[in-house]
Amino acid sequence: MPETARRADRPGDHRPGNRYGNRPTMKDVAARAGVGLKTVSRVVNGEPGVTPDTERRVQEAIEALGFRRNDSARVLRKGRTASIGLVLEDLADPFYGPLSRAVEEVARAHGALLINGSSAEDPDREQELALALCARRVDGLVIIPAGDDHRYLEPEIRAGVATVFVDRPAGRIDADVVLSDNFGGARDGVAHLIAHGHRRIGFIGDMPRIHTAAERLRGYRAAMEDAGTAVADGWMSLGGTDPERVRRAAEEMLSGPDAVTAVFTGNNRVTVTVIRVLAALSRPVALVGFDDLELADLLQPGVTVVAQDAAALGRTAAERLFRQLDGTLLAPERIELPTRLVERGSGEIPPSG
Amino acid sequence: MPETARRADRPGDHRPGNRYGNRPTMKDVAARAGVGLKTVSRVVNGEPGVTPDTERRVQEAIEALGFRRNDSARVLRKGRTASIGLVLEDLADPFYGPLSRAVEEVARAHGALLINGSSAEDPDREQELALALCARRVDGLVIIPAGDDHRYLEPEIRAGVATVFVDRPAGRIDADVVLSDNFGGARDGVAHLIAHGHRRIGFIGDMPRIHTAAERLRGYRAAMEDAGTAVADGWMSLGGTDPERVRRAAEEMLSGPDAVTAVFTGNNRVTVTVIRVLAALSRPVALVGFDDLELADLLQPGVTVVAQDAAALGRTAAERLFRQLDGTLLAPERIELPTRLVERGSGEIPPSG
DNA sequence: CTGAAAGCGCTTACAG
DNA sequence: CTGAAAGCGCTTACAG
Repeated sequence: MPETARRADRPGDHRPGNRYGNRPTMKDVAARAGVGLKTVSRVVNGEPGVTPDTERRVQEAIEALGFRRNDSARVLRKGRTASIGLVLEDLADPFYGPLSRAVEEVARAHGALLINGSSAEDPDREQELALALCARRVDGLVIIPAGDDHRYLEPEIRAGVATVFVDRPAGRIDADVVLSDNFGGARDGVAHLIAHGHRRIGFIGDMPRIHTAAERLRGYRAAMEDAGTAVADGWMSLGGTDPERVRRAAEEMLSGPDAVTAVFTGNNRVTVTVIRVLAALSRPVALVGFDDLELADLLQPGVTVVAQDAAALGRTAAERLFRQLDGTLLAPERIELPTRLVERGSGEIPPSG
Repeated sequence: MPETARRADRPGDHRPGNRYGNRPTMKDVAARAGVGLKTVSRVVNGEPGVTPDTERRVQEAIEALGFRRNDSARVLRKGRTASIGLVLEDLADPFYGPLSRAVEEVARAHGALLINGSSAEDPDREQELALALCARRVDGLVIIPAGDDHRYLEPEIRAGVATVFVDRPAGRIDADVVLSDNFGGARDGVAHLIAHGHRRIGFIGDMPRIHTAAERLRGYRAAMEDAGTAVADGWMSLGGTDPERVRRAAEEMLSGPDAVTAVFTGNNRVTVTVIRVLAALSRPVALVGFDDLELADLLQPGVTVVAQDAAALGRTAAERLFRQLDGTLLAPERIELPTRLVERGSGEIPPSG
């Protein structure tokens, strides 16, 4: 049995904690096949210049020993790791699933693996993660920023780490960034409500320090201003996306003499909670939400949304990253992807009262 | 300016494609600080036995050069990479988001990074990915299998790669596996429909070669048998989860003289399509689905589901992986996590007709 | 067609 | 407290 033979070949096998569980190396393969190290390297890498007979002997040794090339050593010598890092907010958020998958597909097409981690919306954790990835010498970094100061990446970028920011722009450094048209999308969504007769429209969004939240609020304001509609202070609420906070905000702007007849929600998590609040209400209130939701079309009424294409964001960013690595890229650029208004019913409800 | 100084220090800087973009190494730091290599290593790793003054000089050199330790070299020497791999079916599937995140959190607690990839339900791609991760010398592997033969991992496991299978068992090798109680969950879900008066109940599931699909079908059969109810052939449909296939299957079992009065769906993707089919129907049909869905409670009626805890699956698997790496683990084990029936309305509809 | 030597950037084991 | 030498498992550049 080859396994037994292999164990017997390696007397040190039973030490605990031995490196890589005592894997065979090219040196072991070379010894067993009776050839030089370089010849093994040639066979393993499919390089030309090995006689069929030699190749066969090497292959046999590889199989008998269960050899698998240590890419981590290879990488040290070659300089590129064929891996990229993705720092996002939360892998569990449905918005980031398609984005990650798209980045992964592009990486795969370029023969690279994807290391990813969640910042949990914490700038320190984002930095920690990004720098840990740099220490592993990923070739590039796709970052959905949690913080707003990325000067900590300057030495890394200068050292050659390709970097693209997605969903939110980089802070205080000049870098490639791929965004959705958050301002335009929100403005269109709110204009849609206005077109359906609403004037008292509320906005509930994420924390204002988050770029997307600020941009969407700006879009809301612009649409209201375009329509010549004054905005009451109580109609705008920015803060955490936890259900309690959002619920309170919604209930507040839905009551009193200035109560809104329509709500624009700033992201998927806010939308979900507001749908729950509206479902418990006796009167119909219009709703348009930023971000699409699975099953949104099956609710009564269907949820009208401003959809962004998460997969396209990821794909675009990753492709740009690899163009940086190819050296075919010039100055940093800001790419903005369009959003799409999807009418499903909730946004077409006329004002009540 | 330190940057300029650094560039000037390194005459080869302008070659294209130079390794790691010509990053400074410990050797560079040592030279600049006028100390030995080992002293730099001590400072970088916070080892004791360096005078404050020496330490300061080294730190200054580190900052001036923008040095960051190359963990990829470190790893080669130390033998452990502090990274684990996760092979799943599709990062974009909402079921795997929380699972990935849970694995990531456990990895993080152990100081490890997560490399993950999607098999796209293709056994060859699963193998390719898993072996690529082994070549990178990940310390361990969490695998949601697409294939049913994992003997290809035997040499890797023997070489010390910790391995845990999740969601579906390993094929033809003895390994740790963490599963949901697919059989029991499906049986309970179908029994729930039976308790509400149904006898003609359909089952629509994923491809039968997928373990979870087979187990859930088994649960369906068991519940029907427990109730002494014969199952017509037309009531069971297994196959791809693409909407067209599922729609056809649903429409078929919902028509004709033997038409079912209730449907049990085998996973989240099937459930979503069946909800759409039922919504277009004039008569009420009961539905219980395996896997929970966001917004399921907001539909009319709410969707009754057999929920599994994706995060718990991931967490349990990752914890077991690190126990293997600690060496505190004995024989491979099969862990089964309970499911939970969540009543929301669709599963409590009485039979019609 | 084949292989010995040097080196990637670190850590280990040892000596001063 | 400090550092020179050897080595992790590969690839590169070169010589035969």
